[in-house]
Amino acid sequence: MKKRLENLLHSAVSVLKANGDLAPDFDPTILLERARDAQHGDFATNLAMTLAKTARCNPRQLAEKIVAALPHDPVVAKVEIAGPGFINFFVDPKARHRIIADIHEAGHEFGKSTVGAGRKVQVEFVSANPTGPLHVGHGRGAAYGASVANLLAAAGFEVYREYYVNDAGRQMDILAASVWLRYLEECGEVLSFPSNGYRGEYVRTIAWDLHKKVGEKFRRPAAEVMADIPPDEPEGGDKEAHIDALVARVKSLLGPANYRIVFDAGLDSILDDIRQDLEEFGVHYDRWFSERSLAETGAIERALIKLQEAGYLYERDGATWFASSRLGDEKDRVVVRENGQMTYFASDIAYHLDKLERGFDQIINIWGADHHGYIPRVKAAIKALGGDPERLHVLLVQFAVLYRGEEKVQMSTRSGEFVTLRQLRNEVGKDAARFFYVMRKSDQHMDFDLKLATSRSNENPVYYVQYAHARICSVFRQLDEKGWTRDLVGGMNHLDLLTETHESALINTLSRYPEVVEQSALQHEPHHLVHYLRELAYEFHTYYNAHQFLVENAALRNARLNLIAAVRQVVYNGLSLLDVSAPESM
RNA sequence: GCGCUUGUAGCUCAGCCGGAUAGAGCAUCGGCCUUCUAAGCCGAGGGUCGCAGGUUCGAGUCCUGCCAAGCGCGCCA
Repeated sequence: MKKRLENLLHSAVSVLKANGDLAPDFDPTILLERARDAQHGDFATNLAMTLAKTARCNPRQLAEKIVAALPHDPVVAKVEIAGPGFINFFVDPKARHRIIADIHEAGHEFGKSTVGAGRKVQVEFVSANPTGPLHVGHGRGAAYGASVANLLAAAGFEVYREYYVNDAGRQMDILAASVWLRYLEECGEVLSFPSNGYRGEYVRTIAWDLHKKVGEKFRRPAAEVMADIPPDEPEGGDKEAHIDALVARVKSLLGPANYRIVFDAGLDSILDDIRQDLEEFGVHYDRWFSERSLAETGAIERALIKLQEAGYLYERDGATWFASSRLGDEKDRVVVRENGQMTYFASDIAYHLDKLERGFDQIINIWGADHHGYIPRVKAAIKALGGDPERLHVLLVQFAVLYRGEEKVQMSTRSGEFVTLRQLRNEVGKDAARFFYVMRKSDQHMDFDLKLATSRSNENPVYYVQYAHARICSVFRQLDEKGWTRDLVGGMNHLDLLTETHESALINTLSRYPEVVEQSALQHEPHHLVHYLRELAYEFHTYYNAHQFLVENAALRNARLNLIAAVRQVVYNGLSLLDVSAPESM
């Protein structure tokens, strides 16, 4: 409908050009908006006002010329010029009612579009280090990323969902060391656990499992483990030096093969937990991309060679640097450290080279907002590798600030003091958590009050939307109980009986759904869909209270049933995009 | 100090590419269940859109400055 009216305006502009009212080479962008006020019709455009200056004529006169030049179309009931020069369109009721049949015919497909034109887009999200369970901060990225991916798929993109597994690097070594130290405790050794180690209970569980599996095979005397290790922070030392020395000690005492077993015990256990956690959260991936594989297949070296060949690498102070400052970054970045180790950034360059080579039209990275300083260097890397940095879209997610009532909850993965995503799901449920997370714009700070979300979950707005769905299902159950049968065709033939204000409003809102999906997808902003669903639910509830659906008049009854069936379908489709269930009864 | 982001009702937040009288939820107050589920509906109060300039037919929206908050500025990840 919107596109149809836009086309009418385009032809009107062509007519004005031919008449000499507008410069022939001038190509205006036509903006047609939904009217905010029913008095202003269904759609409005400010075209006359934006063109007034170039056309050297006052907006209202120009508006009259545009209206006069509009081709006739039966869907347009009336066109009005209002205010300073708005052109308001009133759509013919019959044409408006058509949406109900459209929704019925399209079913689950209603709202999908082809704007994406099958372009390949990769969405990488969550990608939390597998050093512990996901916490509520990751939950927001998971909910947001999954919803954006769903929306893009609905908008006709070919979507690849990917999780980048940071299964290499110092943090993972610290995890392995933590597992081993807990294992030694399990064996009966007495030692002080490093302040910078992973102290969470899950590490003990992993150690316990490991002990059960391998027995005392990896046991070494505590004295041997701790010999000549620099003191930890509580003893007046440096906690980083302490933990690094411990990691080195673990590696030397166990040897590469056994170290890998301990390392993998931690990695596999945590990664399995994360996978299951996300599955239960309705978040599915096409691929789990291993960082370690980049080193093992030589992909990192290959990426560095490409940078070298492009002339962007140099040596300084014993390290290898990437000259990212020549490509928009504020300073150059180390890719190979003085000690020969690759930095995290080196892996990331290789990963993005891989993404480029896989031929994605769009690469979407969803990161925590604290990583925003990282964007210029990744864009620089893409440029240096010969890719187009415009293809990379980094979407930032602010971590939710947790509160218990008035009290702010401090979180730290290392200390093990955090609320996990699993706890949140258990307490508020998947649906409420998914909905709550994407209610707000992702790059905004969000206050997440656990007390409110857990103890008073009935107030969560997700129930409001779900209730609309359940109520409609209930109406159809009542229909059966009354012994009536729904007459679909008869209802469609009598849609003109839907003349109540509530009905017009609902029909109008239903017709907006495809636009909302498209906008939410292209702007990567699922919260628009959430707001839309709340509005649709509101309009249904208020209609429900104002009018009876199961009336004696069969024509009216079936018309209304078709309307609410359409509402049910759209609520269902919208919630599906958020991976929120649409219950048939509550 | 520099960079990025944000500042809208008591609280949490929307506000489309600059458009018509700035919205919602929660909270507060007052109503509505013998009638399709009251997890609902109807109504009321509540605003210097951080502050000050600028751009123009028109600014919550764009620009500049200031104030405030968050994040980032490692051979960490």
